[in-house]
Amino acid sequence: MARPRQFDEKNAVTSATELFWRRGYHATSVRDLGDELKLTPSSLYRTFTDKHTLFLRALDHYRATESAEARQRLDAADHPVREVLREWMLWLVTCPADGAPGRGCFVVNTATELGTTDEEVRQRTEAAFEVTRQALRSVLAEGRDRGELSAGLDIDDAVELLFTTVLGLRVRERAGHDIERLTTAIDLAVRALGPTPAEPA
Amino acid sequence: MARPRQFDEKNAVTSATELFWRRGYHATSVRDLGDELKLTPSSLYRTFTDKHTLFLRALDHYRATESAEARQRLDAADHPVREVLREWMLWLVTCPADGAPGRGCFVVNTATELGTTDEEVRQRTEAAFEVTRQALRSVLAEGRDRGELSAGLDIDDAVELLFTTVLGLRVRERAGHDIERLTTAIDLAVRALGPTPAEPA
DNA sequence: ACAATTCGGGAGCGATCGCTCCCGAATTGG
DNA sequence: CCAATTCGGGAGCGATCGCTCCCGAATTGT
Repeated sequence: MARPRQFDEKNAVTSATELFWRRGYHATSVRDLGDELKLTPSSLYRTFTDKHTLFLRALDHYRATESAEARQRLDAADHPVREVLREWMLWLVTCPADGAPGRGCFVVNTATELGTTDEEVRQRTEAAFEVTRQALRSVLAEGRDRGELSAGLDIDDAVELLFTTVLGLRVRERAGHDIERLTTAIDLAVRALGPTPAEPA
Repeated sequence: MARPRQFDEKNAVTSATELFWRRGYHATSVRDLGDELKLTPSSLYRTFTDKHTLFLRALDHYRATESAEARQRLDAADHPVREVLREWMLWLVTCPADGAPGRGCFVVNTATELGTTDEEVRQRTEAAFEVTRQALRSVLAEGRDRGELSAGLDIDDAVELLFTTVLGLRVRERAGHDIERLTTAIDLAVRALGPTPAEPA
């Protein structure tokens, strides 16, 4: 029973996410955010409490959009596991480059900038990491069940390697490394899953 | 022909490096540095010009000490390649944990925090990366020449995978991930180099 | 002894930081 | 219509930012 907002809160969070994503937490000032979101300080603080809370909202928004899309792209595919993984990792290192190369992954950037000092942030980055690992795990399990991977392959082990590789790829995209070199790393990581088992007669 | 410094410039750079390493560039204030290095602002600016220049000095110091030690540990060893690589990567994820866990790698932290925005910083992080890749390359070449690696293995390709894995490991150490999981990733990365060639008769 | 020079220390510069408060305007339910 | 409530906008809070300047003290070559 009062005056409604004149701005879209979701759009604001989206803009804030992009800003935090590119510049990081400490390098992004509240005034920068205000300019980008076209919000006066009073509206910003009334809506989002403070900078830190807005940052958490941005992290949650990123997980709900970018991270969620990554998980979907990995789950949905019903092609051979190796192809799926290869295409997926290639997408990981090219998707942030669309229009804004060198952004890397917001979660990775945040994890390295803030480390484990901020517990609320740590929980979110860790949850995002766990989602990725779980997605890798299910895709590998599916591949093993379809006979595309050796039955002797320890899936949890393979997840650790692939996940670690993904983090490395994200850092390298942020650092502006050539896509060709990243592709090389991706191909070799996929090949590390071992040979395709021979078809039983 | 004037009064000499009463502080050790090298010690100051070392302290500055540790501070920048743990907190990052933007989260470290000149006053924090002054307190840690026991330097008044005037001495600090007279000696190091400004914060940005001191940061570059810190990066150079890190490369000359930590990065150089990493390169040495990889070069010097004359054990089997796989063992060398495994022990080396294990050291990479445990060495920063000595007394100060969760520091990760100063170069990686810097690369992700500042991206490619700061050209002077970018050149230094890229140079550090290239040193690591070169060290990996020579170790792999040595292993191949000793017949420990398949002659069919493309060394440049393997370097890309190992290097990417190393960056991922550094991120995960910073994020506080268990050493056991990192060890798993390391073992699988080494195994990705392929089987040891059969001894020719 | 003597200038010359750089030192450590501290006050404090303008700018920006995260954030608060107050305002008149707008939109609500009764 | 009216009180209630929240809005957008802007001034400005105290604190801290990166940095500068000035000082007397200390160490130099001559």
